[in-house]
Amino acid sequence: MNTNFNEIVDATWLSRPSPTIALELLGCTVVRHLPNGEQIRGVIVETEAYTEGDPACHAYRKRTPRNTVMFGPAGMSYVYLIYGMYHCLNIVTDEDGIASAVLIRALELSSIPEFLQQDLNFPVKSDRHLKKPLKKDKFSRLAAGPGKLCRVLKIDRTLTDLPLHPDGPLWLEHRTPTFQQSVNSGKIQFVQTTRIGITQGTDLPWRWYIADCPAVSQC
DNA sequence: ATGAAGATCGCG
DNA sequence: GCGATCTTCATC
Repeated sequence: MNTNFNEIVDATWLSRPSPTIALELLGCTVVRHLPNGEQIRGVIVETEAYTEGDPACHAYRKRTPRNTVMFGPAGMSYVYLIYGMYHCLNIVTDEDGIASAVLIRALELSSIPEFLQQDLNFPVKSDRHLKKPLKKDKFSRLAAGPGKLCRVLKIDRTLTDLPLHPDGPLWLEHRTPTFQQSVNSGKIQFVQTTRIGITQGTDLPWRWYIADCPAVSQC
């Protein structure tokens, strides 16, 4: 019996250091359950880790209203607004009291969301999640970037500080056996590099992505 | 109160 | 390279 398929990622599994989780989340699936019942799924292909003692971490200085969820137990969502117009999705990691999280930087969408099938241009005024219209784009690049994936999955700050569980609007599923076999055989390879888009902590090699994946940001 | 900076993105 | 756009946080 295959008990590993579609296994839910739980808080215990996430209660380890963020660099470890950032690597192991590659190949896992983000599932977004919309209020209308629609489900959007995407495989994680790029991540970054942030943690204690890391000058690029939002929790580096002190605990504030925005970053407080990072100080709590693993398995929670941390969503913030960046540059006044984009949202970023993070997964809170490590033990309670250790401020850390993994930024989800890119997804390979499993299917074209219904609202994108209608028209690859978003209905700007009717969708409050979209500050700007999404231009027509190659399907594989629709969620290639932390801001872009939140647009497609309709993730905003109302989804921060939520437990990642199938009862809610957002959760994670483990790698499929097929994916893991490809990793074991070397067919799928992971690349570790320094993080991007930051001005401090640029020397820490805490960015990971799947090699030769068109959905990874910054090709 | 005030202002500067920011884990982005797409255009030119 | 730059502008859009606005919250957050440090400092005044």
